[in-house]
Amino acid sequence: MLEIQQLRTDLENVTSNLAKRGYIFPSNAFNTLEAERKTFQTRTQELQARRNKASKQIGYAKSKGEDATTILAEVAQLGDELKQAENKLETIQSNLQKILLEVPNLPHHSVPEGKSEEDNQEIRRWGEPRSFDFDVRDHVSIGEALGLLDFETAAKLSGARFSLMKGGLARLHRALTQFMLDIHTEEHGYIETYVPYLVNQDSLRGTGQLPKFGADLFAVSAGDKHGSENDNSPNFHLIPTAEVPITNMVRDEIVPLKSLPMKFVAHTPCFRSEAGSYGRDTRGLIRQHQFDKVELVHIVHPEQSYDALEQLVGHAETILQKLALPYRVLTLCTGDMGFSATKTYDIEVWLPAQKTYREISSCSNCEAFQARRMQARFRNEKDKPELLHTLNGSGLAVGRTLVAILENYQNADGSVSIPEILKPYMNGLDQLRITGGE
RNA sequence: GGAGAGAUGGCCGAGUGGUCGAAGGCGCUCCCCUGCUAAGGGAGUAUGGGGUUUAUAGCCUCAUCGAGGGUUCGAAUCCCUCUCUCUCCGCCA
Repeated sequence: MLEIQQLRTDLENVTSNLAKRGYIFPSNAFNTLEAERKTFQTRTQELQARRNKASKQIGYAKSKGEDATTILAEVAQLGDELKQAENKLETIQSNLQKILLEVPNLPHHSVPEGKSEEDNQEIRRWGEPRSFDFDVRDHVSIGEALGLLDFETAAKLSGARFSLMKGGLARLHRALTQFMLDIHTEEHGYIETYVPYLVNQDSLRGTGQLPKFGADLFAVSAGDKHGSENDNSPNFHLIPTAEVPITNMVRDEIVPLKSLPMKFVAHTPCFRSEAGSYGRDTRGLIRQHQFDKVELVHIVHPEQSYDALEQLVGHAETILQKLALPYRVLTLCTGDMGFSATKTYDIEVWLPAQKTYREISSCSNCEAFQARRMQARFRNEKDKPELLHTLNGSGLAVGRTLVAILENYQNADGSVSIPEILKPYMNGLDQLRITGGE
């Protein structure tokens, strides 16, 4: 959420900055509502002040045993007028709020302007893509040939965009999450957390998924409620990312200055309905309704947030370096950034079968955008509450990392080597082989 | 799932219709006293809005005692709904 003050005083600038990311701010509607808001707020408050004063007089008179009928009659007439003004004001405020909640964050000045992913800016590459002396296969054929990856059964169990892993592959998946958690907690100073996978609407509003992106989520309600006639709105949503529960830990909190920066990591499954992406990545593990991710969240002093963003990307990169997977880092352009971000770095890992880099991590600074929605604050140097800055990034998407390993570590005989650093997590296993496929 | 108790400022806690945005204590800040420490004395100490203003100052004002609604001229206090916490029983990994 943007600061409403900023919209009042600097509307033109805000509008043009939002336009850079392809968002047309409804200035006319906003201005009209603002003007109305001002009149009705003033009127309401005047009436309230009169009522409060009169009521106090009544109380005073009664305590002295005096007669208060004159004042009573006077104040009784205020009632209707006040109620009307209050109702009108409430409607206006909620309409304003509706507009505000749907406005994306303003891009940072260092973000390149652009319309789509074509305009993202590559800022560095790491690692040499390996050259193969045989025909590379994609992770689906590799996994299926090994007998360890089974989309058919997954479809029977749940439908499209679900996966089933077995044996060494399932273990490799688990090994990856353990490995990532270990690095982030032991080398990067994150606090490991275990968080709810079902969250309430306040949390989703806090991080920006609601009200605008409800269609991308899975809603869950308890027991029989589903079929019953009173169609209550759902109690819970499945988390689309651990960013939601972790960041919302500080919702409605005022944390002490000395507790900053806060750095949390969590491994969770993520659930996304992937509405609106029907044609894309239908094959394989790339785009699933359920996938695992190790998520990093920073909650920091506003002056530190851009430093924190660089650290955050670095932490995600470390994982790929330790796995010896080639990647590149991009600054997303204004048109390709997510709703809550002022600046985002994407990390893309090399996938030899597609001969291209594919997104494996996204690291964003949200500045105070989420904090304002959440009322997440700290006590600043002057002991006054001030909004925090929040950042989040994948460190990394586990399924996509698994894809990258299968493809980059594949061998001519169909086996897949285990990256050196993961061997301790694999009980010494050094290859996934066809015979080893249980 | 059943029965009961509760939710008040940074914390503890008083307050059951009227000068209550809220006693008292603790904590914290500043000042005084003090050789140091301890003790003592004094003052201050919630948040979010709106209006006015060049203004982060000041002034005026509104809202907030778990959340939302209601009764009333007036609600922390009465009524309804919800959420959460605790205790006991049941069930459960």
